[in-house]
Amino acid sequence: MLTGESRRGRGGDGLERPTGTREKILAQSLALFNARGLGRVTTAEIAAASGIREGNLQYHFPRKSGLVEALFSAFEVEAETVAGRMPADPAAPEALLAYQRGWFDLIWRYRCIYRDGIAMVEIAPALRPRVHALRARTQALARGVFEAAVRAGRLRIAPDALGRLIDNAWIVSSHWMSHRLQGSTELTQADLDWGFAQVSDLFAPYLVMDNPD
Amino acid sequence: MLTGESRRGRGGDGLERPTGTREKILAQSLALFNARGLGRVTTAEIAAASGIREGNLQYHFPRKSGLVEALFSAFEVEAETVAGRMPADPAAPEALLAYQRGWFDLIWRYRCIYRDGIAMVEIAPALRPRVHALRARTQALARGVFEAAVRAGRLRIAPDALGRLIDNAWIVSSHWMSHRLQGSTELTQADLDWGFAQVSDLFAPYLVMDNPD
DNA sequence: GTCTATATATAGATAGAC
DNA sequence: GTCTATCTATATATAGAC
Repeated sequence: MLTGESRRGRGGDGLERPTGTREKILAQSLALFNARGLGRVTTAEIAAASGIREGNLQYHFPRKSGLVEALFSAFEVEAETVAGRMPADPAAPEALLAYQRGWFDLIWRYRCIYRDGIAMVEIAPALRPRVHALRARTQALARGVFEAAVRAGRLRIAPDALGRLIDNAWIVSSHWMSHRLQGSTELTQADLDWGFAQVSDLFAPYLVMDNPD
Repeated sequence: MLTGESRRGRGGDGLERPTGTREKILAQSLALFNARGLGRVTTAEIAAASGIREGNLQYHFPRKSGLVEALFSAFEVEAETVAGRMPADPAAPEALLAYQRGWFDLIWRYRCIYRDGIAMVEIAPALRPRVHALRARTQALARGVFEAAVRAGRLRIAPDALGRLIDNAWIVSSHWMSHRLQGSTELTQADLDWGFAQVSDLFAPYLVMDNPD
């Protein structure tokens, strides 16, 4: 249980289907943060969107950083699930694309974490080591998936080059939003598709198109 | 001449060898912004570092955004020079590496622009269209350099794939800092080398190693 | 658990004396 | 051109009544 937050009897991350005030706050926060960025949403707005007063928001989340930490905790759980989802058939042409799609869906739902560069760790510095650790764990899981694709003959790449490719895919996956937001003020489905195509393109030179069987 | 700033008789961007108060302010601001990020440096600190009082800083730059805009203007001029520097021999193995090095040196000197994602355009919204336009101009210039490398037989890539490759190189070049800053609080030379290697790796699959002659 | 009302902190902008 | 002093805005945190 996180420090500085009220404890509740029931579990769940409370982001889908809000069942109480705390859950409602988290759901509304995520929506506002996704739309405008972590640094451009005030606690007053979150309270208003949640249908409560600021004092009550303070009761549930004494600090804005605690709110961000709670959202990150929910993301953390989902990220590890998505990263560890090994394709049934790593040789299938659509396997890696489906894996990437899983990541993009998750990132899109929690895009507030990614849209403003390092804003999250500046608002909630306690998250810095957790961000680092989560990246290490999920990248290791992703590497396992790509190595399976190499063994299945679907991907042709040397082990050290694979490490750099994964790092580049990580950077583009995580920062295409910032890149697009420098020119406009909001993200659309078209931006999402653009980002997906950019990441796909990173893998293109290493994909083996002909089935090796 | 930018609005909202004092006018001076002499020219120059005033970033190297400060010759007056305005130049000193700009040089100190760039150093502080590079070290800690645009959003984590106050006007009070800038005034102190420049050896003047806050009121005097207000005289030269009535708004913090004006300060950021002035720094961006200096960057803008240099960026266009660096992007347009066509290698003497586009077929030479070191030509593209030298071109990339030119960009990295520039980005490193103005790293405050890149280290915090979209922080700059949030502090100075007037820069949004200029960032967009500068990117379009410099990417077009870069494309010209890469197309010369293709014609020289140094790079083997289809025209549409080249566009996506340049976009990916742009994202990695611009955001490897944010990526590294999520785990630590400051950037080192080792980070710079890491970023350079990551971008180089993007081009590796398309490089023709054997001289076609 | 929720509210009202108030306090604190910080940054940035302003007015005017010198 | 530089200073002192003040002001406003915003955001976040606290105390205590209900």
